[in-house]
Amino acid sequence: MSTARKRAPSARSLETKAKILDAAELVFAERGFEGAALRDIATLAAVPVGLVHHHGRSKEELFCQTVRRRATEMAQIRMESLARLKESGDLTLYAILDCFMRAYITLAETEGAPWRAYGRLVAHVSSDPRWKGLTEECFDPTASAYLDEILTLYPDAERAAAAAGQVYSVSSMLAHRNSGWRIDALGEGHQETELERLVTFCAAGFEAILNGS
Amino acid sequence: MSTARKRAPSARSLETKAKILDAAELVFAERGFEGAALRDIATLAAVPVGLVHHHGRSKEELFCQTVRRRATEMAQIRMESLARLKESGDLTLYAILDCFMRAYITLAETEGAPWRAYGRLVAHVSSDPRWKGLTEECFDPTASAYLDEILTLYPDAERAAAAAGQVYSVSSMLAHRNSGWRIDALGEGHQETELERLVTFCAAGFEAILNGS
DNA sequence: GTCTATATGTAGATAGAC
DNA sequence: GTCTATCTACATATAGAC
Repeated sequence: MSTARKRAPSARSLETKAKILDAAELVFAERGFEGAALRDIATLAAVPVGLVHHHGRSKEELFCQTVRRRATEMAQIRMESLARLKESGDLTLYAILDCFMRAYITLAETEGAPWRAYGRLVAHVSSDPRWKGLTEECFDPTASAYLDEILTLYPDAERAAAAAGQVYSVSSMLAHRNSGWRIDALGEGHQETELERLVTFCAAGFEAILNGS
Repeated sequence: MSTARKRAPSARSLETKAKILDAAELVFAERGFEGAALRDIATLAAVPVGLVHHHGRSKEELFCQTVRRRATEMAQIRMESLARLKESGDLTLYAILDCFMRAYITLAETEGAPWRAYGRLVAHVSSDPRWKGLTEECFDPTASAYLDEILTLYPDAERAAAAAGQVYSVSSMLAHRNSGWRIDALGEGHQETELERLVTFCAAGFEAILNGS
């Protein structure tokens, strides 16, 4: 068939492609899809512009690939965390949300720029209906798995209520990572924004709407 | 002085400027700052491109003016609502958050496109540090006033904790308005996303972190 | 204030040599 | 796969007639 893959790419090629994706995620995260220029990505990756087109196929494709690469890894980590939590038997709403959030926040706080950029990338993706397809592909499976677990704990709750709680929680988590400057400005001080506080907020809010539905 | 204002603009001029701002808020909301083209704004407003430059001075200035126009009105409404609430004497955390959120959600649900666009505009502004100055000017005074009221109810709470709650709450409110498609997708159904549910979530979460701090 | 014409820069994409 | 050169389109901004 004509759909057969070409022969495996060389090590050099893979390395170049990785460099391009590394640069792309920083630039896309910083400036958004429209604001990012392929030329800046090429410069940061220290490759000619042509190569960015060659590996990315198009700006839109490159953006999707960039998100997909991290999202795949993130989803895997989150599913493993959830599996471990289920084995531990400590299934509470707080524990499930903590599991979901800690998986990312830990990476962002310890693994440096790439994962910090990913948070902003996700914020761009999930605030623009343009990326609806990408969202469904990258985020929905994991979100649904966690949602199911929560609904098991609250069998009388409506799924729609839980879905709202999930979306509010994720947006709070993104604000926690991406809008620390807002919290500092309003709070008149600098703080290690604590993960516990975020999870406490979301768990209490979540429980309130699950019981009330 | 050379800072003296020129003579008052004609009625025609004010009308044109309003048309331009009306168009600008829709285009900026839809496509973000970078993605919006002054040409599209001009087309939508049915004026030549040159006029957009004349009234806006620059793309960045035009963006700020667009946000400022609605933000000023929003801030006034929110401050009046808060004053009325204080007179009523029914000062609870839930009532304060309901007051803050209902002020906007009502406009978005009853006043059509412009106020719905404003929600997305605010999301763009508060997710990009580039607009830090604009944020401080347009949103911080109102946010602080509500924050003070909440801290009066919880005198032992840290201001930093309340600031975090405020930021989480606002981001949840923006998600409520702007990411309804996400809630629908995860909830597998269409719903009148209810304001009560949002306020319940935020009030419960807020209280949990205020008591715990 | 209004509008036309144009200046200037830069974007994404492509063709083709190596 | 890699890289250079170039095509085409459209962006913001300005100068100047009305």
